[in-house]
Amino acid sequence: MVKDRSPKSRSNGYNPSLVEDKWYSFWLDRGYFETKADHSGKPYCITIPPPNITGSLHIGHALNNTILDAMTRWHRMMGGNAVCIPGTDHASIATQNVVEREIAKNMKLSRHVLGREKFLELCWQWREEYGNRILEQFRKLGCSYAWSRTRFTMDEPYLRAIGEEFKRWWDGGLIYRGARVINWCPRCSTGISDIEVEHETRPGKLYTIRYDLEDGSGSITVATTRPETMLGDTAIAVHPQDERYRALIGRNAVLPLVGRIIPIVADEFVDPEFGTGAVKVTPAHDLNDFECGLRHHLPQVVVIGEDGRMAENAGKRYEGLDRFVARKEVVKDLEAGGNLIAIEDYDISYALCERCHTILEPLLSEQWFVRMKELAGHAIQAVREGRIQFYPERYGRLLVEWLENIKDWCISRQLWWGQRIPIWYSSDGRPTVAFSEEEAKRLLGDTDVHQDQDVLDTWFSSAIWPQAVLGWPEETLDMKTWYPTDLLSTAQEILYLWVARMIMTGLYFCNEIPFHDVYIHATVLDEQGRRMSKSLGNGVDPLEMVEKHGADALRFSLMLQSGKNQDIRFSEERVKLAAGFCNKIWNASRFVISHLSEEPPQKPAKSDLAVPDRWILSRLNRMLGEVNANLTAYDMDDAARAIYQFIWNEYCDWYVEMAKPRLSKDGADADAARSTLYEVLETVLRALHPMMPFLTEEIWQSLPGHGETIMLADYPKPNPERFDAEAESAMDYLIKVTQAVRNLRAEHRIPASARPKAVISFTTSAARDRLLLILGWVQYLARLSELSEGATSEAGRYITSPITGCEIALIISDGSDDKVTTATQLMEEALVLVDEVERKRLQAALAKVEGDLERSSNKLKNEKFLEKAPAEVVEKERRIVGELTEKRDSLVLRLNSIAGSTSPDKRTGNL
RNA sequence: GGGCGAAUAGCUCAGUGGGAGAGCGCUUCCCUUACAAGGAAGAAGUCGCAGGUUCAAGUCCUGCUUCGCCCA
Repeated sequence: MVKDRSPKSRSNGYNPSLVEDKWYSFWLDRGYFETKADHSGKPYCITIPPPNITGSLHIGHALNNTILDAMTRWHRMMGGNAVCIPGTDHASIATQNVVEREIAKNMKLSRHVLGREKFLELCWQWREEYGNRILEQFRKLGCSYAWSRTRFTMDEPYLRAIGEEFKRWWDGGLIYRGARVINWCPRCSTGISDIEVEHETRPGKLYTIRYDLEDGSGSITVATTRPETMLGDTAIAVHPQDERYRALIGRNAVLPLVGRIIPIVADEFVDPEFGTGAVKVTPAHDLNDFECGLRHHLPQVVVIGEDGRMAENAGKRYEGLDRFVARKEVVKDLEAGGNLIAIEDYDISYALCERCHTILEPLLSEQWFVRMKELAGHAIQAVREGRIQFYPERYGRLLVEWLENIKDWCISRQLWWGQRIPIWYSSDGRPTVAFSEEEAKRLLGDTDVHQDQDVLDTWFSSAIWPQAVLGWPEETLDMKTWYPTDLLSTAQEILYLWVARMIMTGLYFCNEIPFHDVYIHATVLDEQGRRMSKSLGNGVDPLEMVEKHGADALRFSLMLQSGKNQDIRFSEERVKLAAGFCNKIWNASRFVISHLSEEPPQKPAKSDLAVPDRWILSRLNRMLGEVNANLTAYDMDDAARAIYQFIWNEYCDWYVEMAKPRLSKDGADADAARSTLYEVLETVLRALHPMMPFLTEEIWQSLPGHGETIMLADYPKPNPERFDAEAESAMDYLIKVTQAVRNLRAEHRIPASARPKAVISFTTSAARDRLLLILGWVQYLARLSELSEGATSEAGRYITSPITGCEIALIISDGSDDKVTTATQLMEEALVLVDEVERKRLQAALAKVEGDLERSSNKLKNEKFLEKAPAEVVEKERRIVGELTEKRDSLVLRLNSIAGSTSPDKRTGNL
């Protein structure tokens, strides 16, 4: 027969691209995503991490926003006044980089030539054009966000909030200006904060340099990876306990190439193990050296400028050279002067700019800072007291450790795009906070005022995100209703950068934590376990996944993988798996719907429910219990798995199959099956909706008697009245027996079309009672022509399988005339083969049973086990031994009977 | 350098103290009218290594190895 591969037979698959946009527009048009603070219902609020306006959707966004949307939809369905507020972040440095590149390319201009005002105009233009791209992409994922509330960190109300933030911290004495060594990016021409720095180890060189003592009595050698900075050295430091150098402390050395006289100081920051144990100290170009310099009141000599070239203080010989060119020159000159002792290979840990990967220059510079100690203290307290819960828990501990060692926060950036620091100076340099030139003049009592050139760190604005999007600093109804918000979900590396700061601002400005729960999702890596990056080109485009497999499949596969681990290895195979699941649900639904009329089926009387009905309803409600508990604990993977297994392995594999013969008849039993098929499907769709919004809406809307939208239907809760231990026990047993028969059939290669007779005999009355409730089903599920209860030994020629509590035998021939009665049409020789297969099979089974039996009986022989193990464990072990013994005896008996029934010469020619 | 995570079937991963699991892949059989993007059955694991705790360890403790992430 020619296999039918025509489109007709394959047109039954689920096609997400035909339904997703339709339902998204439907939801949007009906305003289901929006709500108001004064609506009844328990308030539930999420503010999404605002994506960078230069960004486009990556797989990490997809994961996080799937989680956020699922939680929002779940709470909305539970009747909560749930809102998820979206928005975008202006991303100073990233946006400025993008626009600068663009004007360099299109206009061949630098921003400096263009001027600040014109440049900002172009930034705004860029933002208007591209800034909401990523939010559009969230819609493709199905995110049910309150778009009318969308915020941008530079829109008017937000700027006011940031001004308030700055003013209150200024008034509270938390903002100060100071000279510090900061991370300077020569390419971006700005300082950046510690947490925008990337570290990378690369091979480099370690140079050993000799500095002669001033009095000519000897020398001291130091090791450095950056010889060019020696031009800015103002001391040499050794460890105070280091015997080798004790005599030199307090004496002076001569700086080679420069001739400056510098002291040898003792400082505990020196690691005696590193290099020679003596280090050069360059306070203007190294953070440790800077702090050492403060302790010893050393001069700070800046020898590298903001452009990464050697500065005036480096001397005429080097001024204007790039820092890496200068390194070569300095080394050459040191060598010529005989001061270079050695060059060795050495792995150097470089600090790189997160944005452009330029090697950062630690540079002494005037910056604005926020004092962190007090703010961090309150945050630590809030986390320690459990007022904020972390999922997974370990991140709370990590955050506290970080907060305990926090440094002051450098908030000024030498950029143009961003919120300009609201500090104004009088002509004699006195600063004040003001929000207009007029205000500044009034406050400073001066007519000649000017504003600080710098802008604020982007994180300064996002630090107030949860309260600012709710209307703070106004005392809005939104604030009263939804603050503190409920969930903040983000990536691991954002924990310090953002989460910590939101907690600090929330506590300081609102006197209250900003959110109850923090969920840190796993980092999505590629299939080889590498971080996805543009340079590696190993990123996965979520929109491509949506196009190929559907948003529901992508969402569900991400949920399935979102465990408590730190990372996820993303593979498209898993999205395919989820797409297969969508298809399974789709087809099961088609089957169910095809058996329904226009009206939803009437609920049957309880007495009309058959055991399979009672079983699936019991399993459904237990599953719902699990799913609700899992979602509460943010165990989204467990929730997804529970639904997957229920639908596929219980509802589809067993319940739907068993419903088929019932539906072919009329009457109360068919009605019960129809009604149960419907009830379970309708319920499970609601349970699944937060994870798979589109598919569930599409199917739900085609069920008879459906409501307005599944989005606003009740989220199903477990009903303990449906729990039915008796039905579960009977079904479990039925499944076991059925599988045993199917196994027999497969191993003996009995064709699928054959319908052998079978005999079952019970070894315990409990087992009999258990299975008798649904014994008839074995015949249907295992494709038997007849199933009777009786002694297998009287059944003629048969093959058999012992199961706990019973033994079931398939009749191969009726025994009277050796005539084969099954469709296998076995001949005499074939019967011998049957015995051979049977013997092998039974022997393998016996070996396993004997192994298990030995292990279990050894346990029971162990007195300590009997003494110390809990009674129920011992009891269980006894039961196991009983069952195994029974199985073993049955197997032995059966093996002996085969041996007796077949004469050796018939079996093989050799014997 | 500090911290954290992972190591279980060929691959990707569940499994937090009591008879080793799933999906994919593989083997055999099946187009039986919801689904071949499917169904049935099967093979496949000294649970990274070494100690320890316990009546009992994939699971808890210690050390080690390898890979990775975050932070410096």
